[in-house]
Amino acid sequence: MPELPEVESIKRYLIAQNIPDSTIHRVEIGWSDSIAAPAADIETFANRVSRKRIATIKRRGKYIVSTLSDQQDTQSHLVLHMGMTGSLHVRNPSDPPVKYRRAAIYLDDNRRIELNDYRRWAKLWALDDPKDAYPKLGPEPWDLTPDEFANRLRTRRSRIKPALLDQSIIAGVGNIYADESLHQTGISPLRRANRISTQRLTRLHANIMDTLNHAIQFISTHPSQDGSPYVVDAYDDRMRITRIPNSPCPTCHQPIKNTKIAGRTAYHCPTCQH
DNA sequence: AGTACGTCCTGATCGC
DNA sequence: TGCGATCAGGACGTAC
Repeated sequence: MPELPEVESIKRYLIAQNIPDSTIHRVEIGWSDSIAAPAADIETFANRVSRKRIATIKRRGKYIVSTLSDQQDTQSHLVLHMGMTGSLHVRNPSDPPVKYRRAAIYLDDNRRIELNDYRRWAKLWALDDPKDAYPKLGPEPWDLTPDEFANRLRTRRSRIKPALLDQSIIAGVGNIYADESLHQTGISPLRRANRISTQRLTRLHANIMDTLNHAIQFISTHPSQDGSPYVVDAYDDRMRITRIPNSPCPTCHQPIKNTKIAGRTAYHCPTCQH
């Protein structure tokens, strides 16, 4: 599932494929629920992005943000969130469509970018201001000092795990990397955020950045067959925690427990994380 | 305000 | 063997 490292890798893939500086010829959207307001219907969306040049591609949290430019150099933005199962694939005319194609962006050089997403949670926005796609999104972990990071969490009374998943507190951390970072820091996901010392929160901050950076490095160097970033289950062979109940803890070899915390599955070692 | 939980969606997996 | 029930999860809406 695309969390920050997967989305960062998708961005790098698009740049490596020289998508910036190409022009969108037309778009095909297969599912109107993919389009977010204000361009809430397919035709409005298509009109807003067609015949625009893709000037830059960036990432913000788990969002891909592309700046578009028209002939008069007026800027607008195409924003994409991959949901849980979304992936992007740059295809040549002779390539068959991806299996669960929800959208296709046709470029002037005859290539196309296809959005593959079998659960249809991916969303597209055509906006003047990209912030309208994520008005409450918090800062990236790298844009916080250790003290700022700790301050954002230590007033929270919720358990630390859902606090890490709250994108308004920190952007980019999802279920998998939250469990990884908490294990690496020796903090139980069940612990209330305001009961964790500043020193431990500082270590958690460093470990989150470390975990995310290692994941970006791994995904970027392990592409899938068509060259797009390896997203689905990419974590299987590089994560500390195997997401199978009672699998051995990498540190103490005691069984890893899975619990539901605020509706999400959390895996943790009751011995190493307290 | 902060926190918790249901909802969307569908392929894979589980249990009878 | 087969079929229905359950699960997974990011972000948002709703409720307390």
